[in-house]
Amino acid sequence: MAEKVTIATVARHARVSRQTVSNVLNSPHIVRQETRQRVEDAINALGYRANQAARQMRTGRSRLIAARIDPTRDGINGSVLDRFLHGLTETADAAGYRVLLYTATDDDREIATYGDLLGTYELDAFVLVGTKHGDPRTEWLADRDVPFVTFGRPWDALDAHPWVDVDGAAGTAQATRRLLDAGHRRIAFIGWPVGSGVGDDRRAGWRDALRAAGVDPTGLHRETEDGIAEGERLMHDLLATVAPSAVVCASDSLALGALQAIRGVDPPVSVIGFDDTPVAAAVGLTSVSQPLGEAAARCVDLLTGVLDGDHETPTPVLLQPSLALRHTA
Amino acid sequence: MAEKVTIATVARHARVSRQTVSNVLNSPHIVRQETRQRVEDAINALGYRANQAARQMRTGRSRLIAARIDPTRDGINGSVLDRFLHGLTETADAAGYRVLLYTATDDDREIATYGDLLGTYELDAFVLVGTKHGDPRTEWLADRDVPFVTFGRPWDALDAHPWVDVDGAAGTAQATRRLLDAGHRRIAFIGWPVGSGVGDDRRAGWRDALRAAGVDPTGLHRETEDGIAEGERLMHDLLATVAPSAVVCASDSLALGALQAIRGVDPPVSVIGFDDTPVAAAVGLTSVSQPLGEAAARCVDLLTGVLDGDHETPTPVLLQPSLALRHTA
DNA sequence: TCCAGAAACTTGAACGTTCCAATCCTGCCT
DNA sequence: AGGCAGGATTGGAACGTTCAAGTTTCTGGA
Repeated sequence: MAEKVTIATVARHARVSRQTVSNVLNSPHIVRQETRQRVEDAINALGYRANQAARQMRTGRSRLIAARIDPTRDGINGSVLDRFLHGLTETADAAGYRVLLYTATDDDREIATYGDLLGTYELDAFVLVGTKHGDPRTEWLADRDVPFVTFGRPWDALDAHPWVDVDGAAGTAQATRRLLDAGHRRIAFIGWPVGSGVGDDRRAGWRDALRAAGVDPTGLHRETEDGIAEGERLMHDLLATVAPSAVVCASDSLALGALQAIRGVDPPVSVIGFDDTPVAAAVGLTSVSQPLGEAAARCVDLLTGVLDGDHETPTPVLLQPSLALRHTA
Repeated sequence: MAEKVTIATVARHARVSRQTVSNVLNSPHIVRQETRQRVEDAINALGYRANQAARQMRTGRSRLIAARIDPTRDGINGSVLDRFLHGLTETADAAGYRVLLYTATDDDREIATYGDLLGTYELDAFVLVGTKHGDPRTEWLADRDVPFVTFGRPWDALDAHPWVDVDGAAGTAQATRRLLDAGHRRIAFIGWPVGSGVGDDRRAGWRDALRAAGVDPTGLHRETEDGIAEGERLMHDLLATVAPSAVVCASDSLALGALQAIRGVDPPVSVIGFDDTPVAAAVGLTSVSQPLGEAAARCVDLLTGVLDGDHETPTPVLLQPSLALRHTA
């Protein structure tokens, strides 16, 4: 039975003290080159790995980051979270952190979970995906000086915390310009009800791009809750009223509905969705693609910046989306 | 500045020793009712939470379970993992465990990650999703007596470890019987190449259901790699050769391809997919639905069984899928 | 009333690491 | 040669918990 390899084992093997081994690990520069080499050899020979629990007891840092996994909402847009989490895990790993999952059914429970995770596991930071107007979660975390980032900018201008987001307006603007370039003039927009930050942002991109091209957007947009059926309904409405030759949608779900509504219409109506979900790839829907891996990486960057010393408040990051061109536009 | 609340704080407050507090937490039955009440009151009053790192140092148990998050493969079937992970997080939480994510690009790296996670974080167990023929990962874990479960039965009969799986054959059989009941006789099958355990299993369910109904399945099946384009290609082939009136597919991707191939065919060909992905729900595809939440829950059950005492090898679990009826069949 | 035995509770010690303060070198200056 | 500064290294203590082995308190039977 192999003895457990601790820092003491390494120390004995390299004929130095425990503290010197610890120094090789944490502040290599203060150890003489020759000694350091000897210790590193011992570490490799013995396959030593620093015990995180013991380390945590002294330092109070767990090198753990919490991220929430949702109960897959309507589904289509769910895979966004999936890809984001993967990116998070990958980048965090490279930075020496690990990702811990949690779920919650409402804000109160989520906050209770924060308390539990912080108290029991001493989590270092939280990553929140999507925040809403007057979010109690960010407030709770900020009040307690718990490091966190949000993927999604804060829609209340009130409190400024580190965030990473994708420029949705730039995405819909790009989509709209592509349609304009293709000769379209009557370009409609199907989006979410006014008041949702993300929805307003995406609509603004479409509107501004039209205006910049000298096209009046009045009457060309419709709003609804997300969903395929809703997208189909509103597209029928648009066809019957303003007869657009193209449409930009705030989500792939809406776009998919629109696609069903225009089946058989001639000349074909161009459709562009948002999020570049697997479904879009599957049905050949052109869609605005968010750089999710990049977004996750920047989240980790911001957090490690805060955690590993940098005392300055980190700068928010706004990433540019791209257009995944397929055959619907 | 509030002092950190430790077991000693609680002990002082309840006028008992540290150990008694510890006993209230871990073996309440050996503490006198009145004392226990006093301690519990103190715990609540102070908002005490046991520090996991310290606990781990003594017990060697981290109450952490590792699960892998994949770089979202083709996409459509990706959301299966998503839902499974959510279920895992939820059930693990209820059992007092937390889920830690990791990624890896190949088996060697994955095994290296196991070593790291075990050495550094002292993980309690692993959950593997999908194992292949002669999987080096299960072997490595078994050799070191690391507790683990696989979601997906072991296809090598060799070593028996705890597993949870969904009875794919039962799913395709159920789908096939539904089509038979609807009067279909020429029911085709589009699946994966022979040799993939999961694929063979799903094909067997279709074949056996046909035979049981006195229908000869010969010539009615096609095999290919997963993917929409492939599904479309093979469906065209089937239409041109055996002209089936219905088809059962091994995945929603294949089924989606089949749907595209039959567009306009009259009378309409019935299609049933597998996995009940968001895409299936979106396009109204009838599909075999795996009880993913249940599967995750049973994985946790098996693990906690092994971890919390039960010395008997736990029984594998085979769950029954159901049919999500929509309008393609 | 006393005592044995069980139940209830307490007290050091230990888990593996890092912090802190102290000691030991080494080379340089006088 | 002696003293000294500064780098390199060391040993004790502490983080918060549970284990193991104690000590005290209670219970009931003679």
